[in-house]
Amino acid sequence: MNQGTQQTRKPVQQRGIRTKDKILKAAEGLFAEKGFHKTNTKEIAAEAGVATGSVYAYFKDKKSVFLEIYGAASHASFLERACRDIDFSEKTNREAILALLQRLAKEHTLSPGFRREVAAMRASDKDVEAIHARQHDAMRTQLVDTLGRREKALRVTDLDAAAFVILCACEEVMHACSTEAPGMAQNRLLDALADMVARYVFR
Amino acid sequence: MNQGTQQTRKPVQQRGIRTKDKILKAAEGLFAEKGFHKTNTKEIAAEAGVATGSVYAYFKDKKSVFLEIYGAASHASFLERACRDIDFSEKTNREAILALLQRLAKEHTLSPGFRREVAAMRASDKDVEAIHARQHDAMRTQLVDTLGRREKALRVTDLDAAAFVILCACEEVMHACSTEAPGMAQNRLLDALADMVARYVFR
Amino acid sequence: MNQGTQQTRKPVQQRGIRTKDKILKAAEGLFAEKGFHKTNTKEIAAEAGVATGSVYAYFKDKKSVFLEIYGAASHASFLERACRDIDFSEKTNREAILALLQRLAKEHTLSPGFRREVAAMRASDKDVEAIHARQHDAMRTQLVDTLGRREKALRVTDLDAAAFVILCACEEVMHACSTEAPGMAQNRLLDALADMVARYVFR
Amino acid sequence: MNQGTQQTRKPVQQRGIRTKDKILKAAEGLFAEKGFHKTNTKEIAAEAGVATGSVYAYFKDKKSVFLEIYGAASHASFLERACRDIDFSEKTNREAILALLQRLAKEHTLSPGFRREVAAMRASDKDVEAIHARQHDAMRTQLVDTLGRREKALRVTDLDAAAFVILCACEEVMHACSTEAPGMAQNRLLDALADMVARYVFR
DNA sequence: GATGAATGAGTGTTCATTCAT
DNA sequence: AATGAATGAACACTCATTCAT
Repeated sequence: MNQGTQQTRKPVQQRGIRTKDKILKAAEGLFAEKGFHKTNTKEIAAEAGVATGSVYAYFKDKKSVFLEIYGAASHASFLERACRDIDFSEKTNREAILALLQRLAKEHTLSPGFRREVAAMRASDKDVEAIHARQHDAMRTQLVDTLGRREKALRVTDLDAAAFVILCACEEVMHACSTEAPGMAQNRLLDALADMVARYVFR
Repeated sequence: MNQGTQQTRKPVQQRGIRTKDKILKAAEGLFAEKGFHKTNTKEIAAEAGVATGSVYAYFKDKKSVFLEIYGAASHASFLERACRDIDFSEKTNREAILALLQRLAKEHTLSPGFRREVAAMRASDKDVEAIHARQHDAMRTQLVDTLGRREKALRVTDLDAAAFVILCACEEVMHACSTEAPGMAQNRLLDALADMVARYVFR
Repeated sequence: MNQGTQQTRKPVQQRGIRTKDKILKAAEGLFAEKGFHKTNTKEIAAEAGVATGSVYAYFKDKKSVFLEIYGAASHASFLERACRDIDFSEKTNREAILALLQRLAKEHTLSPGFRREVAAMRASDKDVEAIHARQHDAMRTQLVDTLGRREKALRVTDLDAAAFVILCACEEVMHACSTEAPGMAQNRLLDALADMVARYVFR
Repeated sequence: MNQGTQQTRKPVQQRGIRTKDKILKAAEGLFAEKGFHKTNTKEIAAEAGVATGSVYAYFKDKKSVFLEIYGAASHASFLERACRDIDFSEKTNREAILALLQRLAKEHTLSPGFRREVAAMRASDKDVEAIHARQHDAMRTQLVDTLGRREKALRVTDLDAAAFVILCACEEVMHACSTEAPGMAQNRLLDALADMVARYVFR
């Protein structure tokens, strides 16, 4: 409301930067573990080892902490790097896809708990939705680009829709892999997913 | 400590049944629209046109309302009916899949907003997770069964993993279809999804 | 408030009388066991085997139920009878006192739990206080009267104050006897009490 | 479930100590005047001149406020001091007793209203009962000890029972003295009480 | 910069009481 | 007369946010 007098602090000193970082780390852990709504600011502060008030020195409110954590995790650039590293030439397409999926599964930056919370908050919060949409678009673009380079091997025609659908499938399966213990080993699921994607996309 | 008579009321009279129903309907709408945490019991009562206390006459607490809505929507039996109605003989496999998906998309009982809320609450609430797990398992079993009947046409070997992965993909795409307006028509996504599934499963 | 239209029902029929009685009995038990504030009208009705509304057919409100139970237990007349039955001539004074005390202890109409609740409500409720005062006065008068008849044997001069103090002591000890299990047998306490009173009052 | 950081605050700073104290004072007054159940937390906070939340910063819940007030008033040590100061040598036994009683009546720390509330809550609340029992025992022990020192002058044999009965009588009479306006002057009652106790205990 | 005590609006829940049937 | 569903004011308690130190 009143933004005239009370601005969020932008840390310049080393100490400030570290404080802000501690808060982010603590919050991410707690959000992931207990969810956004069941985590209160006092806990975040305590976990970070700072005073309650310090949270509000660096963040406008509790949601801003969430937003900053989520926004900072750039999935797109992560996917981009992963795609660039994949060498389609040395393997079959299916093997390349599997390698990519395995890497994604391993290096997922956001904890599964946190991602679930994102899924929920998207529904009721425009800001969260905006960040998600931006990241999702970037990832799709990246995927379209990567697939497009192997044009001759492709079987799909509507590349945009294909990328979208693949992304959906991957997200959800990754999610399931890490969260649930469905009595089904992660590698079985990744194998299946790789099969599905490979058969869908490539000749 | 002492529960006394304070049991949840089980409506037998017509009036009671209608009241409970009004509460469920109102709550589902509000949960879907604003999320569980941003909906308070007063709003639910107001929307249902009853008094605050009436909510607690029929439900132990706010979460119980949520649980009852979610638990009542039997996805598995819905999927079962849809699967039974599908006639593989008259169409290509791909066409049959598409028809199934379209039906699922159209007749989804739970609103997308509500389902998103479920996704979130699973993370922090054991009861929600339990219902979800039960429903997910039932659906997978149903899918494994349906696919298994066309054994000779199948390409996949690990049917359980396949069913799991397919379910994940479908859930997420359906979700995306109804929630986001990604500038991508629903039919494009369903087409893509049908392609992906058909090519994955069948020869 | 509105006494014009909605009067408390005065039962004339047998059925009505029995209903009212069941409510009184149920309420007395619950008040004694759990206290006035921790007992709700639904419980009273349930325990009495009647509908919630019936309580309000016979009593203005919850407090009225309490008041009626308390008011009905006429301690004074009970004490009167006990005093009349005591035969000072056949025993020593001390033995007569003890016999009286034992009878009071045995035939106490109000349960200890209920009496404790009375003690509390007197503080904040004028009506309860009024009933108590009336009963206490009546008992004191009765005691003064009884003692006065043995004038020649008396040692005390201020009979009114003596009766008051004796009554206090008896009430509290009776109370303690029945409630606490102080590792001290009731007969030890009654013996002590009889000694105290006898030595105080009589030569 | 998860307590998190939500511990009761232990005030170390001057400000905190004063705040907690203001709450205790306010609560004691209100509990005494209106009773525990008719006093709500908002009133306590208002009377103390603090915010509702501050009550919960220093106390787990409303009952804890009550318990702390009650527990803090150490009757036993008060009685101990009073007993120690009494000089039996310079007065008759009866005069010493009277002096003791007068002092007790004058310096009673807990207001009569509060004590009455204790009486009620003992019945339904284990914690209140526990504190009361502890204090009562301590007082009885103290009394037994004090009386025991004048062994040769004693008439009673069962000292424990005697102490119990005397304590009961004193409590109730003190109570009556301060609460009721029974048209009977306090000194008349104290005189009577002193007579009763002195004649009972001493030769 | 940092602290943590203080705030107070907001929430879930209870329950005495009413009233349509 | 009796029922029990419905009411809604009231309460205990929480927690995001502010601010004096």
